[in-house]
Amino acid sequence: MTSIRKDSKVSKTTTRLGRRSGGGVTLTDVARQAGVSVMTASRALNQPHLVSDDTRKQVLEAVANSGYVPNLHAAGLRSKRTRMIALMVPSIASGSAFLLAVHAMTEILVEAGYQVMLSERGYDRSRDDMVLDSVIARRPDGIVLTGLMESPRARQHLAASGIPVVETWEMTDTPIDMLVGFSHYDVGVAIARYFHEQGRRRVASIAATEARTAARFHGFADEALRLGIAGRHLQEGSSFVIEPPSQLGHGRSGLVRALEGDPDVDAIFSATDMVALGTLMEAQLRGLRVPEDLAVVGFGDFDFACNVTPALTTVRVDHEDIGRRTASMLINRIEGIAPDNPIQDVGFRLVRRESG
Amino acid sequence: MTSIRKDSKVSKTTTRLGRRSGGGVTLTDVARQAGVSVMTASRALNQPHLVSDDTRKQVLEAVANSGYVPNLHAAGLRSKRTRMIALMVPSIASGSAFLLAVHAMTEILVEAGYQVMLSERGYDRSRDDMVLDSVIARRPDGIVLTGLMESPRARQHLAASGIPVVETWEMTDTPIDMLVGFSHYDVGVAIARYFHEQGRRRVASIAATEARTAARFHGFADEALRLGIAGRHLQEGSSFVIEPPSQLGHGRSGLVRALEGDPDVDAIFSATDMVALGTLMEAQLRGLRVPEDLAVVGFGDFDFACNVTPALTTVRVDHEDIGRRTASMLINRIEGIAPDNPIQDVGFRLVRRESG
DNA sequence: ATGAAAGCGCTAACAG
DNA sequence: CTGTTAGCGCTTTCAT
Repeated sequence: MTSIRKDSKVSKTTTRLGRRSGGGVTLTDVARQAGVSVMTASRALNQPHLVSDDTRKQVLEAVANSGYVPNLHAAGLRSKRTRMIALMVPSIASGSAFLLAVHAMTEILVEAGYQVMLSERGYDRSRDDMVLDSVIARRPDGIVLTGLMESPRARQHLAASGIPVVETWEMTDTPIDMLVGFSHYDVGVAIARYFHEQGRRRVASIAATEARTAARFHGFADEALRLGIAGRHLQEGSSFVIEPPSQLGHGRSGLVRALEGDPDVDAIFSATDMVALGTLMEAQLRGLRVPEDLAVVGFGDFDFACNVTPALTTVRVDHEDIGRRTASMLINRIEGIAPDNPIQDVGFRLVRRESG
Repeated sequence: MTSIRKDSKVSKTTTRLGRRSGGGVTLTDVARQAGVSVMTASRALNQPHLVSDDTRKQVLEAVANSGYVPNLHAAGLRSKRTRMIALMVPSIASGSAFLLAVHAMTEILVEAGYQVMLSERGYDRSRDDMVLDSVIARRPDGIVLTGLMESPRARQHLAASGIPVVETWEMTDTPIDMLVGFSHYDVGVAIARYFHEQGRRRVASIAATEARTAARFHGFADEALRLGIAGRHLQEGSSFVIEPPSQLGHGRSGLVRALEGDPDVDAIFSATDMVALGTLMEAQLRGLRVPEDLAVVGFGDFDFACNVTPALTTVRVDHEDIGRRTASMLINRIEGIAPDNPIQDVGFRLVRRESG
């Protein structure tokens, strides 16, 4: 039987196009070359301690000679473990804070023997169902979501799939499974209080439609109103709403519009550090002194925040911490260990520099 | 037989842990619910025109009711088509130009029914072999590399796998398979000539160790020397070399160092737009007028380039074009259509704004 | 320490 | 238009 199959394969292979010909090195080929059974070859690669030194050497040699690369689809199909973690991010095109967390997480997961598969989730929530199904179709061992998943159908599919899920970068009492995040609303509140303490009396914000940025804005607006330091725009319930991704240009145009309706604004909370940088530049060009005339605070503590002048006051989230906690929760859960606390709040920190 | 298998599966399922229980909806379950054979169910989903309207309706209903999500490992194993394209990028953590191309490409590929799998290749070339093998292990239908692949072993595995490959963002006569890119060396040459035309006479560069940035630097240095406009640093063969990722801070420190050794420098070619922005800010803080006293040119035409003051003169590469060409070459090749020209040069364009 | 048999969930190929 | 049979490449399970 074995020889028949082998022959038929060889003849098929050689009659095919050149490009596709080499793709067919299987574990069976390796095993034959090494003079052992397929099962032994498999063990030599995945549970090396279970085979004799001699056998292992033979197999590894055959692997090297043949250029064998395992087919993880076959392995995953049979073993139900794909050693793959799916990471869903809103977008990779913008330099957003969560990309740093992704980077940290990737290192840990790769270390632990998992491969990460990044998917762009987009900013269009209506596509969540489709995108998620295409992820589940690959049967990852775990899924990390940037943001919450609110679509009922998506939540149901996720739960039904039995795949461990970590939602990140936000806070809720009702995660699908596990959560590592913080409250964006609270960030906004904290900035409003900070401005108040600093003696600012007419504050404004450059917000965005993206859910997390909007949450920060709402916290900021609510608290500013409560403290009586809301500028005209905040009082009227309006802000300068921008579409993601947030760019430097939005910071400039946002400040222009803020000053138009309310020339005495003395503090701006910008959607992200990139937007804040634009605000900073526009202020300087208009001869406003920062922070004396105008305080500018951003969000994210991007790489450049400490390298601009005046250095940017901002909100820092420990991305490495998010990455680390997410990775370890996931790995534990995959190995059957329930997390001590499935909802983890990593908090945030106001980094006071020079701009406000 | 069918009913026996069904029974055993049901009993197994119900005795398992809750979390894993729902994951097991298979096409067999759907077929049974719809009262058709598995094959017909498969056709109803993948080749709907081959089944009757009635059957299709039955199957789709069963899919919706059961929450079935196909297992693409099984499909790929059998059909040899995974409908997955692997994209290897150096890093996602830095706002680099190629991320914009990735975004454009993703849209086209998703449109065409492919899923993209992003892998971080890192800046450490010695890991190429391992990273590549882990990609091949997933048997993508196509691979897109950001940059060239120079490791002999990796090239061999890639060729042997028979997977169509497009190398991007660089130029060479010897691609593994297909190539969509441009010459970074030529970019450097073009900037040197541009500075020369503008009457600049002591030029310098803030370079980086990353291969493509280094290539731009070499083109720039060679041509500047030839034209006799090289500042002292370039004449001495030195530059201000930074490690990736290139940051704003490097632009500031780079200019400081450039002026220290050669106070009369009148033009700087920076590694990326982010670095150029730093150069710009440092120049302004030192009271240097840009572009009168100092010309600053970047690379990448990042989103903010046209929104800073003075607006940044830079080099633009049409990322959408790269994305589009790469995607279509790949899709064609997968469908058996050989590209008219496997090496495509997309060129670049100097975008003249205000900074130089 | 090693091997043989069975089967993961799906689709190619062929038959009706 | 629909069904049957076989098997993708690997690992689980059981036997030796």
